[in-house]
Amino acid sequence: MIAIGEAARQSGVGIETIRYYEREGIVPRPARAANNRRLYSAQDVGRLRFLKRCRDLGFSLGDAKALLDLSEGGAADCAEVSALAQRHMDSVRRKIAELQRLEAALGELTANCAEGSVDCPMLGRLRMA
Amino acid sequence: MIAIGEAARQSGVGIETIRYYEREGIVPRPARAANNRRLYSAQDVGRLRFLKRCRDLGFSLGDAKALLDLSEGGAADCAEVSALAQRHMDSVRRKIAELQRLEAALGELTANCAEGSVDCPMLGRLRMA
DNA sequence: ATAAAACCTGTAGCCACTACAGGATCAAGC
DNA sequence: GCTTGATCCTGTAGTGGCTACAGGTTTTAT
Repeated sequence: MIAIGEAARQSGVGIETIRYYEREGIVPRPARAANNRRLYSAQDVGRLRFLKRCRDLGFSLGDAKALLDLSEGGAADCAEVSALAQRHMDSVRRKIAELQRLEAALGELTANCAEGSVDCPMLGRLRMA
Repeated sequence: MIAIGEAARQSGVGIETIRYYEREGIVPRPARAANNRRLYSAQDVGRLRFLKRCRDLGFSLGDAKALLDLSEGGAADCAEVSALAQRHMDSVRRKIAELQRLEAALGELTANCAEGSVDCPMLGRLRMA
């Protein structure tokens, strides 16, 4: 059993974030030492690492918790997992498309905006009626 | 001079958002009618539309305000504008790259996760030590 | 003995809105 | 004149997912 700082180091999840996950019920309350300090088992650290990986993959905290629950709940229902992953993949693709649209629009807007023209063409176009 | 609802319609900025911009000092306080209702001029609406366009291009509200100030401040300093736009473009490109990395990682993770396997391979990999 | 590090609880701040609650006023139809 | 519904007002709280204190206790190292 290790203290919260060591659990943070081993899982990659920040100390304050671990306490936040506990408050929010994302992870179960850990054991406590006689001095009231939190004590984490290897399983606790595993959960935190799992959550970190989900967050790094861009899953919402809610989805991350759902995946963790699926992972812990005996029958790892692959269909449910891949449906969740598929929805997330779709949203990632939509975001990419949206950002590429933005990139193109920004490129167009700044195209003539290189030299020290007195009336900036980008501002002009943003002002257009 | 028009009421806030009409200003919202003409600019595309929501009513609550307009009041929020006013509270935050993004736009100047508009005129008021005798009954204390806000009254917007064509210039006010133009400002809101300008801000809407900046936000739609993904600029932060702070950057949008900076662009608006540059636009209003006589000498439209093109260099400053394009520096701001360039920084934003860079951040958009970084976000695209990051999301494409995510997309690839998600694809790999769910590759073997199609059939009703008892032990979901995606969860397995998320659990890996 | 003392200093620094680590821990505790609880609260507030970040961004850019959005959604109320609870009230005042206005416009249109009868 | 009266009712109904739309619009407006102020002020506050909630969203996601942390992050950063403040102000305290305890542990660890010198």
